[in-house]
Amino acid sequence: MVDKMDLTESLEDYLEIILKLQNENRVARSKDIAENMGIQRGSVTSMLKNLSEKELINYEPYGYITLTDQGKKVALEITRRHAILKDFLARVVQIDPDKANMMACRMEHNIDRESIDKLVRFVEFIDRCPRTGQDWIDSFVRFCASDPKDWQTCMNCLESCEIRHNLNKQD
Amino acid sequence: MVDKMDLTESLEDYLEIILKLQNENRVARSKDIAENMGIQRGSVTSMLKNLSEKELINYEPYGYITLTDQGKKVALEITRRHAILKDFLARVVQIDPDKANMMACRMEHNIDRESIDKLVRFVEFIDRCPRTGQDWIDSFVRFCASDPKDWQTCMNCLESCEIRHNLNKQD
DNA sequence: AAACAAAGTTTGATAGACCAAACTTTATGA
DNA sequence: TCATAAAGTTTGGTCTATCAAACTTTGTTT
Repeated sequence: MVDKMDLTESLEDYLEIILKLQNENRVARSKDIAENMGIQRGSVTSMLKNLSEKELINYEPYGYITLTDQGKKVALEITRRHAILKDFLARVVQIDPDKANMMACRMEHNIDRESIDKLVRFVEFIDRCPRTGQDWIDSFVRFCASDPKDWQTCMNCLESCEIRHNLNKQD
Repeated sequence: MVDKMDLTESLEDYLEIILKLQNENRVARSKDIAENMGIQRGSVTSMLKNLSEKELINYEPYGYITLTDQGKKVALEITRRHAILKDFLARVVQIDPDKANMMACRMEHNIDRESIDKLVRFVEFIDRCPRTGQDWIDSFVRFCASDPKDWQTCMNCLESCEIRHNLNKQD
């Protein structure tokens, strides 16, 4: 009921998935939740009761499931964190998209407001600062692609960057 | 016994702390483990038996505790991941050191080899690429410090960066 | 060496999250 | 409309990680 409820990771996952299903199909159904989480149907029911007691979902036995306003608020917050983390891990750090997604799944429950805000600013800074931006990320991709034993590609990039850098110092 | 044992987060935490205590005092003791994890002494005993069965620690009732070779290998790996993650979160992303530490504690269990390697390369790239490096991180710190309503500091930085950037294009 | 404290262990219990299997309700279709 | 399938629920059980409290072993002090 209060804003600062402390939900378990699992309960937050349920809310996230219910939001997704609700957006896709207007309502969520027990079976789809089970499928999305890769668990048995029976396990879902007790969690639904739990979420219902916390007034995070509207739930009647054998009925459809929707988020309450409060539940939607929490679900949106988790979903936002997930998207930010995944974008950062996959697009910036260049971690494999599926792995980035899995990591985001875990991290989204363990990052506080202040830290996620810092991360948002970090990504924003990389994207907007003229010293970095997409072409800098592209350089990083090349840096990663280069065989560790063959540093030539990387060295070429570093050199051309250094030339630029020195030019800047001279002006 | 096998290399690719799948340990729970909790068991990995125990190994990490035992390594730390072992480095400090040559051996680990039940009481210190309990204190470090903020749990009761009684809870530690059963976990020690568990780790002992998996041949990750040397353990006899009422005796001192040390890591086996295999246990040490795992503990070192977790500790390495922790250090990498913490450095990245605190020094690069500028997340509050205590929070960075807490986040690293959770993430260290959910990041695979390939992804941590990517992260290492990312940090290495930021540190070594002439376009980024410490002064770029310093710019980010100023970017963070500036009052969101007052974008002047940030704009100043962006402008001077853009001037450099344009100079580079001209050459 | 006896007494006491500290460290370690055991026991029984709890909470969260899950499963398998039996069962009930709702929906479908012939 | 009635049988059957699909969806949802209930029940009883498991596993991990924890606690509190009683208990045992080890260590320390006098």
